[in-house]
Amino acid sequence: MTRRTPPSPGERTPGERTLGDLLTHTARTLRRRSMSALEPWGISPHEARTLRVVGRHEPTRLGAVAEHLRIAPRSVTGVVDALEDRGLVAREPDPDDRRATRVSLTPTGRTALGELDVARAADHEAFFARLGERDRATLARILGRLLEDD
Amino acid sequence: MTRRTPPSPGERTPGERTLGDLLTHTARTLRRRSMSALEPWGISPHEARTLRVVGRHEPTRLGAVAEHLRIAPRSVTGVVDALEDRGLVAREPDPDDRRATRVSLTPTGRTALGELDVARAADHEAFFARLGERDRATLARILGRLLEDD
DNA sequence: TATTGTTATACTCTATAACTATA
DNA sequence: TATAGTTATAGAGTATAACAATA
Repeated sequence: MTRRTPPSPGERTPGERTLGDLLTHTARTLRRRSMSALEPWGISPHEARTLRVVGRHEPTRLGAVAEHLRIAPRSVTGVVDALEDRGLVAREPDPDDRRATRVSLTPTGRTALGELDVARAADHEAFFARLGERDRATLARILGRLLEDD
Repeated sequence: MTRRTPPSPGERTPGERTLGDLLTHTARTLRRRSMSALEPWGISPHEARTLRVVGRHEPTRLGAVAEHLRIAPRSVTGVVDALEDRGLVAREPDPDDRRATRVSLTPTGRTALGELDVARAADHEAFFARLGERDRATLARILGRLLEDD
């Protein structure tokens, strides 16, 4: 039987959409916004995210980047390649383990990261503006909860 | 409001992650879960979502499906093709407008949708379980707010 | 002229598996 | 044997632009 339960106070979601749909659509809307916001730099949201992770942990192993981004090692190769092609990050051999590779920001990458952070902050500000401080904090708490034992 | 400090570039949320990162990661986690949950049916989350939209509005024009899913018309063609190939939906000419095409569920599609709804409900229940009724409602409210004038 | 949907094309993000070079 | 990263390959999801048929 199709789900046609009358709107119960706790469960009703606006627009006949499930929590999952809402989450999916919100994330996609954000991604689209970010793509536009990042257009001047010719960089994708995923690449920008990776640049931030590298900047926060440099010099860092590729495997560590994968963990921070929660993506497969294979996927790191691609995005780091893209960033390296643009001269934003550089690979170097890990002195402690010759199997491993470390990545760091280049001077260009550091400059770009600074600019991107400003742009991202502005864009997030615009997107999350309507929420107000309190709802933002609540949203962060709830999402953090959902990711807890990731 | 006394709180006027603007979120500085690089605003951080718990775990060194921005609200945007949290949203992105949560949505991706859910998508991965859904992919696994839907595996027995050989159907993707996107396809399942489309099937639900069709089921809720059938018979409905392809353009309307695009609006409900908030995707480009071009993208509807692909996903409806996939569903039609599996015999879950059927295209038919719109009697009122010969440019338009309508889609409806097939009997097979209707059965599948019922099963999928149960599976989805179970999976969402598992994913959102740790939140509790109140946080779920709050999350729905906040996300709904972010999508408001979409 | 405007709208409906399709074809053609391409980009972003992600995964698994097999391989290499180390450890 | 196990780990770090790569190559090879694949698939999901989305977009723009040009077009044909119809309004």
